[in-house]
Amino acid sequence: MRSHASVMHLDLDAFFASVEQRDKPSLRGKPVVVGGVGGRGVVSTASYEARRYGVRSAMSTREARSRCPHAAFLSPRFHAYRAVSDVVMGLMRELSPLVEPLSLDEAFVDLVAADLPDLEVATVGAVAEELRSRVADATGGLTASVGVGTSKFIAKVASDLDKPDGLVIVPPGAELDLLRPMSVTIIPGVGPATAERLRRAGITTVADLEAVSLDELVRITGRAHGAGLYALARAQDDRPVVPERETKSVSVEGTYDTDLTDRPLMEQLLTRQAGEVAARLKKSGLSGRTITIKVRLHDFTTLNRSTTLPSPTDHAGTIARLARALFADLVEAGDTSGGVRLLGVGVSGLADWIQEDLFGDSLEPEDEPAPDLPDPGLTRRSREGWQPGMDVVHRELGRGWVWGAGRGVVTVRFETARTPAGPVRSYAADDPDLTPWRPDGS
DNA sequence: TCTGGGGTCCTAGGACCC
DNA sequence: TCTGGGGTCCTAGGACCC
Repeated sequence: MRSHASVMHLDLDAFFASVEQRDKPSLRGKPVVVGGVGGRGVVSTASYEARRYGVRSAMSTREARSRCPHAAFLSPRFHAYRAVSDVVMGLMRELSPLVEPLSLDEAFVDLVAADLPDLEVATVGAVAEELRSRVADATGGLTASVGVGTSKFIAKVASDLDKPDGLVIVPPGAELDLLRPMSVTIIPGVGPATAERLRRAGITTVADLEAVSLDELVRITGRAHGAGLYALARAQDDRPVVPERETKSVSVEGTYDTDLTDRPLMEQLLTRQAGEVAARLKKSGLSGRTITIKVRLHDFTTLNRSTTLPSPTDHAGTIARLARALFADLVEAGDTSGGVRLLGVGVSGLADWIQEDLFGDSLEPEDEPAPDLPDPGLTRRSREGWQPGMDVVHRELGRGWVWGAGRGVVTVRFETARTPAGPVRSYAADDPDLTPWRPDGS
């Protein structure tokens, strides 16, 4: 905890809905609900007019419609929100280089890195009001709620105290008086499950939490969580404002209006999602080793299956093939027989380099249909361009595909084994028995 | 016809290595 | 014949956040 209130948290009020009302004057003053409009959609943001009818974020759109049938129900327009967000983040960066966005509509600003005469409450208060006013000017009237305190935790709690269009500064030393009467759910990381466990232990307020020993908290909530709660209950929070964070995973998923049972269709959907993931990886210059599929069944049971390659990939064909193989395992185990409501594909274990960089020249055509048809004009040197997913033929063992490649070694899985977990064989990258497979048999 | 989509972090168990 | 630890990687599931 700092000696001055120098961490600011800014939160744009009812952000998606406010942008819609700004862009469509006929919606101003009326209930607006932004979210999924399909049969299984949920609410992303409700305008304050809609909240009066009990419409909330994360509520099913079906329920929102029944609570507020006359609201305007809109699909999100992310490009518009991103543009507004960029403007607001830019205004904060003019204040301080240390800006940590949490989402399109929220960020922390470290005022220690701002060019201010001092960090007294009056000074940071004036700065915060100035920022709020600039946000409104630059965005066509959007309002922001701002909190300032001695830590991220306090700043975030403060920004929530006077929503919408509010400013709350918690002076140094006032933190515990503020927190103690509040529900434990004010603490980031305390969701429904943790709150229920704490409640069963008789802990409902921050004051209750403060009275519990570290050992007891660890027993109730686990090691990492317990330590975090113990500190936050005492307003101890030294987390820095971090402007850049590394992406850890990239994923695409979709929930379908009716449960799916048609396997070829599901494979097609996974293949398409793999292509979207690959495109996003490439756009970011990323590649990853672990491919994960997510399958949510008709009863909302969620299954994840993953497999890890020896080297990273950003190839649509490779990701798709592995996703389908993982899915095949679930289908063959009978897990999907009751129908599937959601399918997803993700890549994690990201590296900020791609396979091509390791070997110099790449043989792969830029992308789809990718691994199935490598350039026929291979030279010995360029054969180090083996890519995971590429089809190959071994002189004796027949057709297989490249599981991993790197450091002069290529690992091959043969067609007889269908699941990614099965055995593979490794060869020197220039092993003459191994050649790329071509559909004409040449 | 309750329950999105994009993420992050944690836990626990097993494999494997030293 | 009994029986270590620690560390790392991988997989699966779950909680949580906006």
